[in-house]
Amino acid sequence: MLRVKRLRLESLVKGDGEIGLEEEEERGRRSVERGNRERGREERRKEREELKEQLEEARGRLKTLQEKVWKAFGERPTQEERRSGREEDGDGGMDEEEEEETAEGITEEEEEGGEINNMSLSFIPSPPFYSIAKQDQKARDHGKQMGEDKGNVNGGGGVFLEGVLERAAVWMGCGVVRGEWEGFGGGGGGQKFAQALKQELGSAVARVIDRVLRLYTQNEPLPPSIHPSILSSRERGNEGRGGEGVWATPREREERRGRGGATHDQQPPRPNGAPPLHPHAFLEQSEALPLVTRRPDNRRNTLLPPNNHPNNRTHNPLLPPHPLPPLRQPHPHPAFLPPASRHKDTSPFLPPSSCPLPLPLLHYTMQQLFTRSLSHLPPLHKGDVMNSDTYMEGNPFPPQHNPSSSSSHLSFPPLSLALMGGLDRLDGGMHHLHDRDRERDGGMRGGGGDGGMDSGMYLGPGSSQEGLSPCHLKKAKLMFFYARYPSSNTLKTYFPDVKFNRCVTSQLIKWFSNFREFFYIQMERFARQAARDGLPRDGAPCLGRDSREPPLRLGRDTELYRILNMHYNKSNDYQVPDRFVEIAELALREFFTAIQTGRDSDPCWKKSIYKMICKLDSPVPDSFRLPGCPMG
DNA sequence: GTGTCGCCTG
DNA sequence: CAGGCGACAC
Repeated sequence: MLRVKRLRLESLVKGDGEIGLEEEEERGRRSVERGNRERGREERRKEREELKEQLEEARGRLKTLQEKVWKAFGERPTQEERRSGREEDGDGGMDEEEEEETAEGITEEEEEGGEINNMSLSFIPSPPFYSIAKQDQKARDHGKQMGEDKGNVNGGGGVFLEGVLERAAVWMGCGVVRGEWEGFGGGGGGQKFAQALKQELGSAVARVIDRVLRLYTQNEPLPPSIHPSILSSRERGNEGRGGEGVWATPREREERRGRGGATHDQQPPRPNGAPPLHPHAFLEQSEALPLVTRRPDNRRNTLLPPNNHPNNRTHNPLLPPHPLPPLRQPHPHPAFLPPASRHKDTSPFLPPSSCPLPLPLLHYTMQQLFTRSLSHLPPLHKGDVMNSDTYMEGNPFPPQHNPSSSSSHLSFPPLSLALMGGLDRLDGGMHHLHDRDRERDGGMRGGGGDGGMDSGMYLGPGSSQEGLSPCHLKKAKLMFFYARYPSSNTLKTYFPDVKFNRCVTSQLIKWFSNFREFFYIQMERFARQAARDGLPRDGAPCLGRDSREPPLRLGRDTELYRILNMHYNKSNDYQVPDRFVEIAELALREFFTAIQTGRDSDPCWKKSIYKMICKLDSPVPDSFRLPGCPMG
């Protein structure tokens, strides 16, 4: 850059002379001009010498200062540090006059066409930028070029973190963060600085990942998906765009756009119809979709026992496994074994100590990034964990592995956690669980549906994690059987292995809100269906197993029960409490009655039902107080 | 201002 | 399941 600046300066100086020469030739005053040029050359030479002297003097002062610093810190800096020190001196050591001078210089640059400003925004200035700009500006002020001090020419390399700090210092030195930018007609200097710093930190984090992954892969070359397209994208020219990269989190985007703004970078969900990447994915998909969504809604016998339902025979997970139609059975897989067999190696209720590879629920972007990245990585060590497909679907341990015997993975969790924390701090308190903590659908897809992905999601014994894991989600769903409206304190009581903060609490509350929403939707749906289809002349509909049962009973063999069980207890390892069945029945009747009596025309007709449900929370069993999922 | 809720959307 | 939003209570 220095070279470019010099060339420009040279051409400027040279150009001025040439233009003047042409004019003089036109006016026939060559001899006079020749004399002027001679005098000008002499003056410039003198000024150059003066400038040189000033520079040498400044260098001497700087050297003295540096010596003092070295003494104070007891060691001599490396060559790079010396350069940084020189720049820091420019920042912290210069007097007000010099500072003003620099500011004026930038102002002039700005007025001349915003060169400095544009450069600053088009890429992050490397450490020597400040000194170069300053010197260059001085030279310009004197109408000359500096002509030396190539020692300051620096490729701007260096270790990334140092680079970030140095560049941040450069920005500080430019006075941008002190609001001086406004004085330059730029406006919003603080924001620019923050953006630049953010970009730099993001880039640094990407490089950290790159580096760590390299270490983990024992110097094996990274696959293209990691290095070029994800981790190093910024380094390939994205620095100056100020756009939102892979590191942008929803909270960050929210904060960025402000309330009411638009955001167009929704997280890419897994494309509908995309083929399952792993048998577990098939398991998740096939089990997660409520069967009721696959058939018309207006059939009779909504709550008939599954055995009586023509479509349920082959899909009911509560029945012994049946052969599935070819299209739905692409893999012979443990998913279709009885639950006990299915979880033989991946027990969903393993206590934290049995699950050595934690994968907190990262925010979607992070999780997807990790998933993508790691899915392309070879195993950390031969025969070790991190099979890509199992990771993709949230189950870090292929059934054939015994993760507890592995050691190399033990150091991986801190990476993800550290990155989460780091990005959180980077975003200054954004979304977590994801981000700060928070942080995604993709999170769940990548880390946790219940089926088969609930194992190995805890930290080691005695530890707590900031984020929530798929296993926590599973536990929350089971808790829903007892508490539809758990308080924050209740949540804290029953998630002792979670380090609570505002966002984690909000996340858990949001989960229960989602659970309720699903619950109410099913209640209303089945109530409407019963009201529409199942109301005999003699009064109450017979929706249970048979006509001997009371009307609107929610038997354990009804479709509604199956759907609820599927949603909150997918792996079917926990017995649905009778109390929950009663409550669901009650809710069903309330919805039914409201619909029957036409109260549903009131916009607030559900409120009373919600209020009633709210009062039916039961004490959560003590087994939920323990870390991990309760045995049911 | 903050937390929580339900509703809506994807 | 997450995110956005408005409403509401404190």
